[in-house]
Amino acid sequence: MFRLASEKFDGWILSARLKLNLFLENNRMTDDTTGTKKSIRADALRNEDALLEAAKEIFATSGVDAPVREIAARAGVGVGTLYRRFPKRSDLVVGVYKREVDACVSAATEFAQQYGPGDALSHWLKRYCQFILTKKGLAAALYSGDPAFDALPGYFRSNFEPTLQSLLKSAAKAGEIRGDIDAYDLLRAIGNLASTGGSEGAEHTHRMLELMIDGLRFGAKGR
Amino acid sequence: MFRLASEKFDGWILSARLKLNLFLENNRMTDDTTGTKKSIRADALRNEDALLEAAKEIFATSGVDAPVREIAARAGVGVGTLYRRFPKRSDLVVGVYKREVDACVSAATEFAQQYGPGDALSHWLKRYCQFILTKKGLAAALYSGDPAFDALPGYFRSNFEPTLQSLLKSAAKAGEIRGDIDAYDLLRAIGNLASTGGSEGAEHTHRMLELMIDGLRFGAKGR
DNA sequence: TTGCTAAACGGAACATTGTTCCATATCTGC
DNA sequence: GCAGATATGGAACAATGTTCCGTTTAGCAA
Repeated sequence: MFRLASEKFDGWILSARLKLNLFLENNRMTDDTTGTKKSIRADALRNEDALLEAAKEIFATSGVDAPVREIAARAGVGVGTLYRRFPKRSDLVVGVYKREVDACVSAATEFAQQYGPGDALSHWLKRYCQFILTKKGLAAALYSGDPAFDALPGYFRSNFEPTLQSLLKSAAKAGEIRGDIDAYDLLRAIGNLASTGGSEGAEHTHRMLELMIDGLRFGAKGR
Repeated sequence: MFRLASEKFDGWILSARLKLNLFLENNRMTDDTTGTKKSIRADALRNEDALLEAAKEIFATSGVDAPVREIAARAGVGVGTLYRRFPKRSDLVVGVYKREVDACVSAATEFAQQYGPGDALSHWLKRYCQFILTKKGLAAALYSGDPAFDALPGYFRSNFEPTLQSLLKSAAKAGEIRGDIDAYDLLRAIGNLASTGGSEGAEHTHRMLELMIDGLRFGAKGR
């Protein structure tokens, strides 16, 4: 009841991440008893992709409890197809979030190539903030007690922390921001910022984020 | 996402408590346009009580998402009756939790009369712990984003903190425990203890609680 | 006690959503 | 192009939420 969210977030264990990765990777292949690998059909792969995309959009607007039919319909497939690939709702949820985490993480690389260290950091923080803002019902899922979600907080941290760490380091080395900021602290802070308030709070959140970014710049070596 | 539960817990505002109390008190009476008060029918009152009792038991075993029919059946009433009195599920949840908080708080008075200050404290902490342990799904409800639950954390704190404060003070004055313990800290600590682990964790939680109680006693002035 | 009336009741009926199953359609390797 | 394996869609069933209304009952006055 009074448990801290950070407990879940902190409770990362290596095995959890490995399990998650293995589960998701194995989804691409099916190995029969002989040990050989057969690639799954192309249409099946397309549908899986469409489902994840549809679920992402619907989760963002209606939360993770949105009707299964709605997701299947938006993906343009039948409910049977959805159930074959994602037997439990949690499978879909995990799939969607992993996908979005990956997208957010890879955006960091793009930004790093496209902008200077300071701007890359700034852009990525906004991108990360966007990610959090669309996570309606994620907190509730994390607290649902369903063990299926146990691996998620660890997956988030183990992906986001190194990413931000790297951006911070580059920006600090370039003298664009101060160098005494901990990546995990910052991730948590933004998470806290973004999870208060509803839809009208999005703007407020972005203003506060700007403020934080300015705060990072203020203590830079360069000035 | 990374928001602390303590935020909700800390977010107590007087008005929230007042609103909740008014809502619950008004439930007993209906005043018509003339300003006079009419008491509600006795059977209606009985049924409301039966519903809250049934819901309490079922929430504890099946969580707050248990089927409405099941609750109505255990209370021995039709679903229509349930819906008339508690139009939304959150109304039931709030009603049940308020009731249990009240019961837990009034147990403190009993213990204080029945035992010496130190034992009264010890008994009450175990009672409180029991309360937390039966709160399956409460955390999830708190994080569901439903504003109907906004008042709950405040209600908890504004009732439990003074209660424990008083018990601590008495026990400290009697020299049975140390005097530097903050009630809120202790409530949170027990909450954290009790919310990790499932059913098999209940025993573990109680052992850890005993340890804490011994810790309170260790620094007593008297020894 | 009896009769009247408003309040309350119960549960059938309807609505929504989750889940299963299989006849049909599609893909892949040859 | 063919055959077999694979995947599909959506009807059908199940579980649950919600509404509605004919019936019952408590409270009250005579």
